[in-house]
Amino acid sequence: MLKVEKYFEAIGFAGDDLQKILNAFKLEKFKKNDFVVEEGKTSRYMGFVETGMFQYYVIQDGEERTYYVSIENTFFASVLSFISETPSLENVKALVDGSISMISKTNLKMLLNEIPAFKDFYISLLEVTLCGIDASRYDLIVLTAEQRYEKMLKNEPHLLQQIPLQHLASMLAVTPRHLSRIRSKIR
Amino acid sequence: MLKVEKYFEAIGFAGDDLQKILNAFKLEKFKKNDFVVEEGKTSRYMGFVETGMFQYYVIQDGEERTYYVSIENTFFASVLSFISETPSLENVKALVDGSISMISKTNLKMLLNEIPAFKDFYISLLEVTLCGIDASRYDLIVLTAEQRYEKMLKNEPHLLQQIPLQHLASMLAVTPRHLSRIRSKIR
DNA sequence: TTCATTTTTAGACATTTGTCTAGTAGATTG
DNA sequence: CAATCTACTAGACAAATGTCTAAAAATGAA
Repeated sequence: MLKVEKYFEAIGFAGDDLQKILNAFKLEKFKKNDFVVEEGKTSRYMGFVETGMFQYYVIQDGEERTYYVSIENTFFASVLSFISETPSLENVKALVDGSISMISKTNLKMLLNEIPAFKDFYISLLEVTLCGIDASRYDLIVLTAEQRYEKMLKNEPHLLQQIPLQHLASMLAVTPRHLSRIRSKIR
Repeated sequence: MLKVEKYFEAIGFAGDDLQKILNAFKLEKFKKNDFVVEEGKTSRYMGFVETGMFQYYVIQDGEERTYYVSIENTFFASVLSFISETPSLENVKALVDGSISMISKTNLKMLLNEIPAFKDFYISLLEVTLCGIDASRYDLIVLTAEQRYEKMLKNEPHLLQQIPLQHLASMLAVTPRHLSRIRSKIR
């Protein structure tokens, strides 16, 4: 059973509505380093991560600058591109083998029109996402790199176990060299 | 005529619906330095800025760290507090005399339930806000302070004319001292 | 206008963070 | 197993940014 199904069941969808929702999603598999979204191309899908981890990044001066990682049981989207239907500024690729239940913008709109409760779900998804990004932006302005690292250590320990430190470093807006310093200081 | 009325007219509301929407808002006036939201108190209102500018900030080590400024003709909200109904982490205060058309969360819910098109408006407000915050977060991670300043110079010149540099500095996540350096370098 | 207050700039120095480089340890592959 | 690759750490130095302070410039009030 797909995780996306469990998710929609858990928030109260059932019967025909649930079936219609699940039909709108299509499972897609990715090998490590496969691209989900490529810079410059408009991303017409969002999705629900079934397995694996997906790294959002841009290439700058030849280096990857990661600024987000999607993990299992969360929604995935290249927000700006998907919502505003403009070419993506970022790449998204699989950090390990994984799979995403993908839904096209067309299907999303269809569900929004046909299932009233789906609109409420979408509103709350947007609200939760908004809070998350807002909090993260707040941290970037208000906290030091060391405080951000400690917060990640406390709130998202799974990231530290699974994601290469070099990627976490750019999520914290520091270099790998500096993250190493922060870690040795805390130890 | 209030700007909030023009706004809702412009996006296609009219007649009874428009009237119901406008009745849900209540104009509130603020003197310079008045608080709209206080840290620690749950913010149960969002609003539409009619006049003035409103600064979002936290106090840290005795200093104000600004991370956003709302201006005329845009929506205002202490996002996290309003959406999740938790005590606000931030203060919002009037930078100059101004006014906001305020709507309570209760009234917002009422409009969402009673006017189908209002739900679509709210979805698109959330989407636009999400894109804005996402882009801003992207900039904080990917751009240097100097690049962020130049972008502000280009995209939001009104801020530079109206908002004290000390506040812009913290929005750019640098000290006033450093912003001064950036400015003198560009000159 | 004059005085007081706030805002902005900038010098001098300290601290933080980045760059470049190299080395080690662990994983992966043939 | 050896060979290679990748991730992580860290030294040495450079650049960016912060702290503290003072003075000039702009703003507001009497």
